[in-house]
Amino acid sequence: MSVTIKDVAKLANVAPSTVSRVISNSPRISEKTKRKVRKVMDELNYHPNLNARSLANSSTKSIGVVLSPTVNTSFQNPFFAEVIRGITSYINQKDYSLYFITGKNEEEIAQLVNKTVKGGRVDGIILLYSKENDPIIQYLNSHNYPFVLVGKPYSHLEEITYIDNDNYSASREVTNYLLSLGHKNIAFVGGEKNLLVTKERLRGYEDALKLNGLRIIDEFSIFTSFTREGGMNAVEQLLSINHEPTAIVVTDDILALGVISALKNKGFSVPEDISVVSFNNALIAELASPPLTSVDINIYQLGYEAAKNIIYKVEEPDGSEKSIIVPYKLIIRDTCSINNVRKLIES
Amino acid sequence: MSVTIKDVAKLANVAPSTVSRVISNSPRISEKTKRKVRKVMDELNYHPNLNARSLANSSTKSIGVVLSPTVNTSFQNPFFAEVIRGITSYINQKDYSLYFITGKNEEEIAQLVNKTVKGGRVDGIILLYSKENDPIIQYLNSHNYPFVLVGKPYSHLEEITYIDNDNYSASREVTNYLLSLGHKNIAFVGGEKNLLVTKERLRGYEDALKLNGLRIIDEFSIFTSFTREGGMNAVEQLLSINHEPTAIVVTDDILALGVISALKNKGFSVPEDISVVSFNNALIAELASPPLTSVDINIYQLGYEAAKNIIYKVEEPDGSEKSIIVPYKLIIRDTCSINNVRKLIES
DNA sequence: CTGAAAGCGCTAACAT
DNA sequence: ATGTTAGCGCTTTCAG
Repeated sequence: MSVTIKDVAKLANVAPSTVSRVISNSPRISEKTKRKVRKVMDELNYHPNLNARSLANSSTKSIGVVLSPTVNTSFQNPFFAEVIRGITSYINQKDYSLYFITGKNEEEIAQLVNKTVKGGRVDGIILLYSKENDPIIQYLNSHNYPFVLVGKPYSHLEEITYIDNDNYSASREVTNYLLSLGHKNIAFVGGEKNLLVTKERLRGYEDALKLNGLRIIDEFSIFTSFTREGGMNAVEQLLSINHEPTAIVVTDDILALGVISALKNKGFSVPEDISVVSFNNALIAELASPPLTSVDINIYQLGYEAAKNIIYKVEEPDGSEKSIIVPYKLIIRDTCSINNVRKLIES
Repeated sequence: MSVTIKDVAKLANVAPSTVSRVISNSPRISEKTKRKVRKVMDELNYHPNLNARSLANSSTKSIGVVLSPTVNTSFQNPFFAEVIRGITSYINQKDYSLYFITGKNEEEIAQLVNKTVKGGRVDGIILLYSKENDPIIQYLNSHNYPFVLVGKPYSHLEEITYIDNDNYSASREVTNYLLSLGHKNIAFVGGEKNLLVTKERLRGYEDALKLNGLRIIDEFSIFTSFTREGGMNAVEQLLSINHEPTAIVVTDDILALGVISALKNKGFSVPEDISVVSFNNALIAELASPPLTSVDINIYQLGYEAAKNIIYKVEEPDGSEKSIIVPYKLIIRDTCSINNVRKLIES
């Protein structure tokens, strides 16, 4: 039904193998016959059957992208759209394609990954999340299957290739920024505590305080879900203690939106009463009112580098791939201000 | 290297074809041997080579999703993330996989589609945009290749299966809502004029006005790009005419955010001075402040139905698939208010 | 520089 | 109910 390599061969008066060699642009074919064959391919609008190709040389030229089980919430988060934009950009350029792998829960995803890997559907995998004790990472790692992680692995740091920001430093820098504005009572609102990003950013926040001779107050660190509601709940908790903060480090823009909205409801204005810094610098950070001061973590580049890395790994199995740290940048907008003097004196 | 059907056959003491039949759960195999074979498959952790499978029965069990060339901007728009969530949900359930097709420009995408289709990488395609005179639609349609469109096709309405809202009615309803609040000077801000959504929503808006005996003022309809800046520019244009509106119908949430922000800059408050309704009800509509009154177009369901349709089409080529209209719902939040009397009298 | 032929892993007649 | 066998469309030795 479809036009095959044989049809081209016949019309061009060569053997199928010659056509195959022309497709892969083998140097052992004369320019003349290459031209001849290419002309016929054009005429017939021939395109190689990719399945046959993959079968014959066990390489699919496609990469699988695995999304976290909590697609429901996370997909709403612009982070994912942006990483994928970065990924496709590189992938297209290298003539690879993208497979999407996701599911309702961890189990379903694990099954799909197994099926996809064993089934030879893809040549490598990009993992878009990083979790404590993740079975999929363990699976891929133990099978020695090419994959890269966007985020930092929980263990086997040396064995696993990952693409990440220096979240510890970013968080320290952000906290120092608040300190430089005169804040002393700084709280921290992060996502789920078993996520590595959360841990790293918490560490940066705490070290910044310590190194400035400030005490760490346990009640000032709240961990919640990565949603607007999460942010609102965090504020409830923060305000239920007698000692209220004048600034908050929040690890995600949407979370920050929740925080700010809850603060408003409670009669606090941002940044006049309480300053807020967040992370990710998603589109909404810019669109929000007031626009959020947020750490731009270069999501696009995170994706781009992940794609670059996995393709390198696939094409050079013996290459020395190394993990990559993507730079971040604090974007100052309108949610932080100098701590007002009255409060400074009180504390 | 990998475990194949032959390994399983040998260990289970049956012929390869028997194993193949067990995989496809053929009724012509006894329960006893099925159990025996399945046990061996489990032991060996066997998974069929999907490329070989696809080659042998020319069916890939995967669906391609084509994203608009303007991924840059559109992918930022939560619409796409949400459709894809709907699509994957159904697709996984039917044991299909998802291929991503996108590119820098129309040409690149067209090439990728051609390669993917001719290469037999997918069994069907979902198009996530609908444009006037789109070459890809024409290509797929003329090749009689199974595809569905999310959005309304520009022509060949009868031949093409599409999943869409009734944008005309939604827009009429929204405009009527503003009329019922006492507004008479209602403007319209839409995306690019050659998009069908824009046309349909414009038609609904105009008909609502006409049927209420109001005149249509040309300067009150602005067409711009689907971005925040687009919305801001639209306001510039609207306010440059002497006759200013008391309400605006905006065809997208992000666009609306731009409109509202520009209005604020000009000293108008929303909804006190000017009411705004928008479409799509993306997450940001809820997060914005003030939260947007917006038409929920059920983006998730749009994706879900698209997946359902394309798989049906692929599996029953002679089935009578029909286009589907997904219901919408006006979600009233805080950006519309009753037209204040002073202005009513003035006009 | 090009051709002939075997084989990638699976399916689907056709046989029994 | 199960085995035999011939492909699916391409790549890749091996010959020449």
